[in-house]
Amino acid sequence: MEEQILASRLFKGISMEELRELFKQTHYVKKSYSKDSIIVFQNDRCINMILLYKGKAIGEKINYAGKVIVVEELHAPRVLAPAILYIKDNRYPVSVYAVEACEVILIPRDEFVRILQTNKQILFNFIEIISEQTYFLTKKLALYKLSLKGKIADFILQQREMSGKNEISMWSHQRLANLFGVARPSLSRTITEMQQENIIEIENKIVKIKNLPALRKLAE
Amino acid sequence: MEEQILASRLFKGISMEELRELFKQTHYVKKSYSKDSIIVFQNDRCINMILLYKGKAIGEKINYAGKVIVVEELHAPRVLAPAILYIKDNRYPVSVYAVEACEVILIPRDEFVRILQTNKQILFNFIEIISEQTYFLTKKLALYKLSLKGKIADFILQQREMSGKNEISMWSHQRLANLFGVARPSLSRTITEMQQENIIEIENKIVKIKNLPALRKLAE
DNA sequence: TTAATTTTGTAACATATGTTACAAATAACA
DNA sequence: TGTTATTTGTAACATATGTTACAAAATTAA
Repeated sequence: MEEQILASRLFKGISMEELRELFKQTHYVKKSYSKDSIIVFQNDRCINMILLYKGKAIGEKINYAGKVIVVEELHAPRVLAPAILYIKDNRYPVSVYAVEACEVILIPRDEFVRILQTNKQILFNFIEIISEQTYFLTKKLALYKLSLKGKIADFILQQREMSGKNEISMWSHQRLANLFGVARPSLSRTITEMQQENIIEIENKIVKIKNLPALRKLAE
Repeated sequence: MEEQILASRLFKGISMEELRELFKQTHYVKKSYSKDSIIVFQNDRCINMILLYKGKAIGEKINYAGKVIVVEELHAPRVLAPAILYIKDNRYPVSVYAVEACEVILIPRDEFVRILQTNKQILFNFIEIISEQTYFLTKKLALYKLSLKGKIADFILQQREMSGKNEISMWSHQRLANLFGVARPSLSRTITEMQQENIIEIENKIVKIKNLPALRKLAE
């Protein structure tokens, strides 16, 4: 258990001794959930820092029609809903459901504040986790505003930056369409258009950038 | 100056004495910016907690075509980019530009960590500010996925919940269209459709809900 | 190598939203 | 009250993306 906890982002940089010391001084609860049980209920108030340190769960939302929508996958080790812990409207936006046997640690949020104040590293980690969510969401939101061509352009430019090469290996259309949340034929059509406009060229799953300024403009 | 600082969310719940004591023990820099000067540059690294305590500024983004896009308005008192302060890629996503004379306080982030550890209230406030950004962005993202009818339905349901009444006073189409980021005639058309479908009825700027389940289904 | 499976391109049509333009209705004001 | 400015409804058309269907091409398995 302790190794798994130390592997989490929240406890990154903490030594085993520190962790043990910390846990000695902290009221916490360990809980196990069997497969298919519910770990937190949508709309319940979040008053505990919950660290899923073993197992896999999914976040599900139930809409008015009673239909269940899977929102995200949660793999251990990870903190559930860190951004909900210290806000006024602290109700879980989703239910979390164990898809395999799960184990969690609950620390009451007042207790957890004490930890944050005592331990600089954990404070850092916690702030970083929430901050990166904000960062990630901001990026995602910016992407949403782009047209499909813009999303494709952004993807290609990002791949280019990461690999440092001008030629990017292409994902399957299906995978990309999923990533962008669009229909596969729409993606195919749009890629074809971008080739006709001589912005890119694809051969053997390799993308060649033919008109970098145009690509940048599309990605805003 | 101290009153303005105390009016900020970051220092909410702090007394004047506490603030003075805190500032005595902290290295900070006070800076003034004249109208039209730039407070932070896009892509610069963020290593200071910056509190704008007087004035008004805007966040601007410069795209590849060199065109400037206004991203958000920043009214004092407010912390600039709190979510950028403690993440790896800590570059400002926007430039911040003073639209009137501005005054800010800069606290180096290592110094600021010490404050967070010393003062529970400020720690709470800071975490709350970041967390609410996450929360707000998550909601915004969920809204984005809705169709225009869905956005209208969501708006009406939210107004209903806030007022507790079944009859909601309507905003102007222009204002709503801006809120949703759609064209005004599109909004008008869609509202007309919803009336034809007998989901809502609008008379004298008052919305009456005729079919609540349908409305809820639209808002997911 | 052949057969089976998966991926891709494309056409035809459907739907949602944007754009422009203008007239009708309403509100604000002199 | 009449005049002006603003808001609303609506039509006609443009564009982006979704949906369905199917054949061609590529990949994988036998």
